[in-house]
Amino acid sequence: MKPTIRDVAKLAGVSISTVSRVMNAPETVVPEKRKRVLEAIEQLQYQPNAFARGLIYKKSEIFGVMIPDIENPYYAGLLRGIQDAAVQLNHSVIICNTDRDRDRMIAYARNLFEKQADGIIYASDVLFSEFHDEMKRSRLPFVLVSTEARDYDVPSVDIDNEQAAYEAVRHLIGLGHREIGMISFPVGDTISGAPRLAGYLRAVREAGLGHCEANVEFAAYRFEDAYKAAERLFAKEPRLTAVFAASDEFAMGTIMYARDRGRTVPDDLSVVGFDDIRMAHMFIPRLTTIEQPVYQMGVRAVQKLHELVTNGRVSELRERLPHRLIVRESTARPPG
Amino acid sequence: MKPTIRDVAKLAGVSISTVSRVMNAPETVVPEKRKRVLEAIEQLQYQPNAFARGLIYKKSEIFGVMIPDIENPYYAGLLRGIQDAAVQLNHSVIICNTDRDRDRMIAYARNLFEKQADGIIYASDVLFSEFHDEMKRSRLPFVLVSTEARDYDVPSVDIDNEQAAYEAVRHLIGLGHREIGMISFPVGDTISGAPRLAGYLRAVREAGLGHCEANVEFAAYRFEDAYKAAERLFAKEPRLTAVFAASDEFAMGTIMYARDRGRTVPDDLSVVGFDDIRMAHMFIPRLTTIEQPVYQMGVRAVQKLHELVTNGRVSELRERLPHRLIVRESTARPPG
DNA sequence: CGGGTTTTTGAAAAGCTTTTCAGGCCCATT
DNA sequence: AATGGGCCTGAAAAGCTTTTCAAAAACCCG
Repeated sequence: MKPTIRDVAKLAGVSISTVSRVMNAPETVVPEKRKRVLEAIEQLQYQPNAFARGLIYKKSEIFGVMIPDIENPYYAGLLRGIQDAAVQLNHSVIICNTDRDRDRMIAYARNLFEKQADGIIYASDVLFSEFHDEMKRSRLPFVLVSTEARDYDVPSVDIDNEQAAYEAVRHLIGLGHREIGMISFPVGDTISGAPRLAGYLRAVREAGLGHCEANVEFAAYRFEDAYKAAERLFAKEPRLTAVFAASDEFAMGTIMYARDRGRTVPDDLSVVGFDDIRMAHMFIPRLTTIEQPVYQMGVRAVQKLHELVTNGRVSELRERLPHRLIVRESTARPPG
Repeated sequence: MKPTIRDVAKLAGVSISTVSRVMNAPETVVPEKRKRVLEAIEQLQYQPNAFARGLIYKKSEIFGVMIPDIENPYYAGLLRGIQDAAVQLNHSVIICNTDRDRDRMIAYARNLFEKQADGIIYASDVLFSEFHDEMKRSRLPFVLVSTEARDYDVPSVDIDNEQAAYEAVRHLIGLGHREIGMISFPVGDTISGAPRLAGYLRAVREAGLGHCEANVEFAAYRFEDAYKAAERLFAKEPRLTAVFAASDEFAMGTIMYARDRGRTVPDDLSVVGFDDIRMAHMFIPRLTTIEQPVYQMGVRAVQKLHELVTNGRVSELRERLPHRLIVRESTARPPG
């Protein structure tokens, strides 16, 4: 069916070795034969079989990407960077949507291993240790992106979440807010949850707003959870004038709750998000948020993985890219 | 490094044929040997090499997915369905973000062909004929999702875009609107652009609102384009009380423009979107829109592709899944 | 217990490419 | 003119698995 190197050789009247050489080291074959071979290749639309090459090179030029939820715009942005960078390196990316499920994750890892993926990018925010153990067993290279592993020496690309959260809350304090709360990720499971919460705590403490330390509610990862968390937060402390949300989606949930209660943002309540997902500037009001260089993080993650795969080591273990506070419409001075 | 079938055979004290049989037809080997082999496999953590199998079976268990833009939540949703269904079938999906670029698309197709992908899901909305020609040449099976090809006999999964658009506009008319406009996809390039526009035109014509036929502006695919298109639309016809947007993102752009001009939705202006992306119910106001069973469409697309790959044919060439109008907060009776 | 089946097993081939190795040819040098 | 060296080419091996085929083993029955 598909033409093989044998067919090309026959058509060009040379041996298969010569055809192979034309493809991999053209200068070693005399121009006249080279031309004949090239013509045969063109005519038959020949492409070498990836299985056969893989068997020899032991490389698939495939990277796997573990993502908790593609529908989450943050990860979609990351994925775009990853994909573009992979194309640059002539690699393909296999996408694995984990839904933060342990078994799916392990199954994906095994499958990627079997499919001879060259490496894995782990963009998930949870369950790292299980994954780590599985990876150690299969000895498949991998890097972390958008998280870093405290207790393991694993290459990672991330931002300084603690500092970024701190700056977000400073922004609120700078506007004059004194009654601040936070909607946080669940801190036990999540890796980036803890530093963002820590940044919030540091900021309020430092500003002498120790009473705000208790104004924290936890939400799982989605809009609806944030909506409910906001409900709990305001039930606990109705006088809040500002909320720091651990993600833009949380910010949206919070704002939606506020408006369903007849409070408008930013007049009655200021909300700052985190991530600067694409929707952040499409939302009404446009979200004040922390911008992550998410595309660039994806790019760096593949480059790092590539480095790890080819050299067996990586020059900079933990890489932190710059973040930035973007002030838009969802924050203002407190009412009154 | 990685254990091979040879290592397993040696450890279990049998031939490699026996090991192979244990994996593929266990009942043909006596229990005692089978047990020894299984133990050896477990001990060595043996997994058969996908390259070697591929060489024999000529199947990679990989599907490629062509998507214009992963960051577009509509495609992200589709991708989720695709990915889940692929996992069910024990397949992996390689993701190809085309950015609607002709050259990238062709390059992806070639690359997938070379990597021995078993088939391709084309979820893009443009440039179909170029892609089609390339596919014919490589004879790689493929299906369309979220578009259908008028002039070719290609398996596809879609909704009835014309009818859905018609219903969306009917909803507006039913609320009493008489001055309606539309933000449409560019009709020349896009496949689903034309039927949505046609549905709009049919609805307004049928309702005796022929003067609305001219109230159409075209936008490329993003929020910002829609924003500008809305600007042009209102410049042309300031009395509009309702807009039908060809996508939810367009609806958001339109609403954003309106609110930047001090008009509130739905009090001054009704807007209906299309797709029901996840953000549609997170937006303020929550969007009235046409729901597409996007997850299910993704699932059906892989199933269809799988059918095509295994049987060489498909039972139902063009499949149409049901859509549904969801009325939320962005539409109301016209002012006054 | 022997002959004939049936079951189980191992050797070898096939699938496609790259790479190593050796042979053939030509040129240059002595 | 003969020899050495370099360039170019083809044959064959290697990479890992499945499958075919034939041989060996086990079983059954008379």
